[in-house]
Amino acid sequence: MVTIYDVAARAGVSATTVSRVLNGAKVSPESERLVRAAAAELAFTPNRTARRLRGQHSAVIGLIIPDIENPFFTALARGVENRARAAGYSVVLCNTDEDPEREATYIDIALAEHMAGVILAPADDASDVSRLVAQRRPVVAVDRSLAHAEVDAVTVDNRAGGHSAAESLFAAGFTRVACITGPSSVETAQLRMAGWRQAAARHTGDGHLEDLLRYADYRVDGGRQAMAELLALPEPPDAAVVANNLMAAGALDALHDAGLAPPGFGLAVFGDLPFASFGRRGIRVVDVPARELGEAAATLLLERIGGDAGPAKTVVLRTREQR
Amino acid sequence: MVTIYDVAARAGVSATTVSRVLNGAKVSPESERLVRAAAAELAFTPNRTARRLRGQHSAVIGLIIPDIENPFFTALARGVENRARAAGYSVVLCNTDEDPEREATYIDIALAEHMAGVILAPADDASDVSRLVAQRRPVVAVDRSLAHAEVDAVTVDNRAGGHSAAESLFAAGFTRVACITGPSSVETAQLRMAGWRQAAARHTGDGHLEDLLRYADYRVDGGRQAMAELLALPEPPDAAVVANNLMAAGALDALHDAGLAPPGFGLAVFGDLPFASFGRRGIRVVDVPARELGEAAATLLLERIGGDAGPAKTVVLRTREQR
DNA sequence: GTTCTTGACGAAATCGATTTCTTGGACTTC
DNA sequence: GAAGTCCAAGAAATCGATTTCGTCAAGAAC
Repeated sequence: MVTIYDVAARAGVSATTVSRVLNGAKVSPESERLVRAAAAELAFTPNRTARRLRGQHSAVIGLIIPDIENPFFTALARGVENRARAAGYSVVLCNTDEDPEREATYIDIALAEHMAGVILAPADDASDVSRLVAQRRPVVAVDRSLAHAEVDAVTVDNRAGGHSAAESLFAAGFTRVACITGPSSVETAQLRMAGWRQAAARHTGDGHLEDLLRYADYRVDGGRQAMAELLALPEPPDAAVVANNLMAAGALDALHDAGLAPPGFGLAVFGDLPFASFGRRGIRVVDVPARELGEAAATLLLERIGGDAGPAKTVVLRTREQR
Repeated sequence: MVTIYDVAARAGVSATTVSRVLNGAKVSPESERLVRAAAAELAFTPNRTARRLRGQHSAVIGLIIPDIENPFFTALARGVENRARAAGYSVVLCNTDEDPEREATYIDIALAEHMAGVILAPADDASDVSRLVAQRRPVVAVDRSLAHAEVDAVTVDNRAGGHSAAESLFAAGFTRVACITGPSSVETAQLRMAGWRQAAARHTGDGHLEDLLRYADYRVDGGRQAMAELLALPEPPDAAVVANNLMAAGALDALHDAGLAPPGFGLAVFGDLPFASFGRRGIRVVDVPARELGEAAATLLLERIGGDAGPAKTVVLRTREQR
């Protein structure tokens, strides 16, 4: 490993001078030339570990997400990365598999690694960011907000999205519009469902609303099973609002098994599948702007890293309905 | 920030003793009790930066991939992560967008960050890992091997996969089997195509083979366009081998636009789309075991990190044809 | 009773870069 | 020409953990 001292020796100057050249401080042209030549010959790269230890800051931001195989989160990661890279930061991606314990581990790592800040897509409402907050380490929650903590958040207007999804199905002539939402402990699931409930209550009355509501787990199998149950009802639905992309993939399977498919059976989904576009298959898509969520979260975090100490903000992005 | 010295002071011992407790060296039970109590009270987390600077090793492995939004690579990442986590390592994911310059930047970062090793899915044949090799930093290439460097690699038997994909289409009665493969500078693209060519030559003769071959870019749009071109031929194909999942999504679009679809039009694809399974849509899937690739690469890398200095190995995994 | 072993534990060096703090010399200024 | 001002650049402290080396005391061996 070639160090700053090797470069200094080769250039015939002190390590201090080398450091100055590297960091753009004032140095005589001659010294600068010598140092640059020596550094190039030795292919010197400053040791980031040492630099970080000394400087106490890191130019790395941690991004903690529940499921790296969900296209929604990869698009979000892409957004974070774009913005962070432009500001000279690297992004470290941490995948928790929706496991609160792994989430806690990664938060500890972020602290111990002296990362400049953390963007967290919380596994559930109980996510504990208190240690980060206590250390004044900037944190931004994305997609879901954190009930218990005073931290910045970026979310979408889930309730409005759920409402307009249901309304557009009713407008298209469907009469029994069901809802498959996520775990009741998850904020987005509650809000999307609430939007649906409001529209459904208006069109069909409160009567049998509960029959048409299913809580699942935001995963493919959960969606498949929930749709199968709905189809097995004495009075099955003719359409459904599904609260995320993975459950929609499962629901489509279940529909297929029953000989049904959109657009004959109405389906409106939160979030698309990029390479197998729901939109192309006669499904209404509530566009959750994942990349923009990531970009907004990164922007907010970078402001905090830059020293912004104002009160916690929440940024709400709009959903758009495609088709 | 609470340091080891704070803990030492609180426990009434030296920093040395605290370090020993943390790392499981021999200490009297009484000291150990005091230290643990103090550490708990102060919520002490050892500073990884300092630890790494001293220890020269990092318990972080870098995973550099060309496209984080491609499910193939996220599945691969999952495999790497599983294996690495089990061995106590964290994984840092770096996304290059197929840009050799970004790849080079991330390789520099891996060096400067003292990562324990790097797993690289090379953007193209020219990927330059010489600096890693020169520093004796362990590297494993995954998915594609590196022509110019003596490094470990994990790949699949692309040629055999391409061959069996084409054969199974001929066996199903298709007679004009085309091929849409990736960039000619990419090894996997060449091999998959070569497998197809061998089978196609046997069944239809060498005559018009080139008409039925298209090089695209491994992306959705490339697949769409290539398929559109094939369908516009005077004698269009009745089936095709497509060399990756994204191009297959595009090819499906083009087929759809022409009023065609599997299984009427024969399609065999390298790699599935997890949430919109090709398998369910009458498409033959050559299963590229992405997760297993990741696991194998991580295993190899961990062996190298552990000190294995043997000659470079290449592990070849088998593809399986589904359905 | 003296020497040797053993074990616990602290002082200090170390990792590599950055950041004071100094120093020494060139250049002004009166 | 003496005093003051500047500026480049080196010496040394610093970040926080680990590790080497040395010390001290208790117990063992003869």
